[in-house]
Amino acid sequence: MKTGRRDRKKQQTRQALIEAALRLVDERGLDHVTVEDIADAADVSPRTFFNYFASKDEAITGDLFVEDDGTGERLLSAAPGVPVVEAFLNAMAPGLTAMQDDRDVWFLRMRVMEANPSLILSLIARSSAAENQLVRVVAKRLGLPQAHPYPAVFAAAAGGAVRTAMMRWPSARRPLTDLVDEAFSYLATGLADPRGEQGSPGGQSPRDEQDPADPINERRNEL
Amino acid sequence: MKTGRRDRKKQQTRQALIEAALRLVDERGLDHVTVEDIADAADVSPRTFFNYFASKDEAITGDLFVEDDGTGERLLSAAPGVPVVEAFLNAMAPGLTAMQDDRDVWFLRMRVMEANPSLILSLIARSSAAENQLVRVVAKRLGLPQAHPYPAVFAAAAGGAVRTAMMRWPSARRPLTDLVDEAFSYLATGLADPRGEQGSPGGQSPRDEQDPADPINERRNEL
DNA sequence: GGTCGAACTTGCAGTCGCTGCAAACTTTTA
DNA sequence: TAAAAGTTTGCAGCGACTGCAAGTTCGACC
Repeated sequence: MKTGRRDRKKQQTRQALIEAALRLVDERGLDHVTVEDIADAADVSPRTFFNYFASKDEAITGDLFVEDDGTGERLLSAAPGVPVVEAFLNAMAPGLTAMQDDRDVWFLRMRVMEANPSLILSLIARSSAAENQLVRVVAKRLGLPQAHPYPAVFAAAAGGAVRTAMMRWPSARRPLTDLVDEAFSYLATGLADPRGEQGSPGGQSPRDEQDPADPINERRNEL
Repeated sequence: MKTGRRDRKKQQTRQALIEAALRLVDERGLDHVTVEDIADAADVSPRTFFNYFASKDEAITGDLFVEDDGTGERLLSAAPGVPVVEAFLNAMAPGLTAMQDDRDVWFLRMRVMEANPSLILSLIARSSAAENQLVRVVAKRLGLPQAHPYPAVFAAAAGGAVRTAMMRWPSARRPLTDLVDEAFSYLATGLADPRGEQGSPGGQSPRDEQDPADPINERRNEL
């Protein structure tokens, strides 16, 4: 359905804008890059930039799986017996592997965000839009009323877990899905003390984070 | 230490700005109120507004217990045996009751935010600053390395739970602490299905949300 | 192939959030 | 009462973002 030259050009422009934005902000820092700079680098008018993105930040933080990428549908269509948490993890899997495939761009993104904390806030704000959708979907799946607190808590916690995994991703040198699973394991045990002194250790034990410059541990680069 | 006339006037101006902002935005909607409007209503120059708040949103979303209000210290100084979740709830209690006392302002705030969703995003972004502090404090209390994922997941989930409780507060007509406890009960059970079909129901069972216009249930107004 | 309409780009003009600076003013301190 | 320290204000300016209307490109249909 999207095979015309027009759509191809649109996709190219979009890509060019994203890349220009990431590159420039990486080089100079967020507040030393104007929208005009980005537009120039992508060879379009500044006005056009705003036809693609609602804000400067949006071009940088990316779409993640914020928009409807089918996660909601998959969650709803999971077999009835499957618990919500599990169903959610499964529903998210395709999105996560998509991110894995785009690993280089995402790592750059994360680096840029680390260096410009206001972008992290933008990301959080954006993902909260996705969480709203999740609230509705979870409520629907469980047949709970819209005002029931569970779906909201679920979405907030799940969103937080995913975000946490994302932030750790570049330095953890492990597949994103691993990190997400680990984050959820803490939720699964009711946020019990991870040192196992008193909690009920049902999840896998967390491997210690390795030093970013650690030369040992050759699991790197497998993802 | 803050008893001079100068500090009293500052406090007054701040209050005036907050009230003006809330009132005007409540009346007209966020994008039909400029900073100049707010400053005029509080009878100060627009430039002065920005001496008090870093952004227009900040005057509206409020300080919540974002800034250091002692929560961190209380969490750290809790008895060593106390589990983190419990210690956190205890540490937060004073802040929550402070909000209860300011109930009218907070309800207005929540109404204004509901009506102007971008403000919710601002609130989320702001509270994530508080979550960062929480990450550090939790890591310190548990003696975990900074890079360990548990504190981050904890902070994200806890922050989400608190936020959820806050959003429900105006319509739930129950004390805020109740709502926070309830939200945390879902976390405590590892986000198990709240219908009890398969989860391990350790927490109190959730009372159903009541209709906002429900004339029954006379627990209202006790808080 | 030519023509029409839809989609996309662009410039323009304007509003508003927000900042740095320096001058005026007010409160505190000595 | 004079100096010091803190606060308010105006001004000038940058840059994000928007609506509008004109121009351009592309696709579809005859």
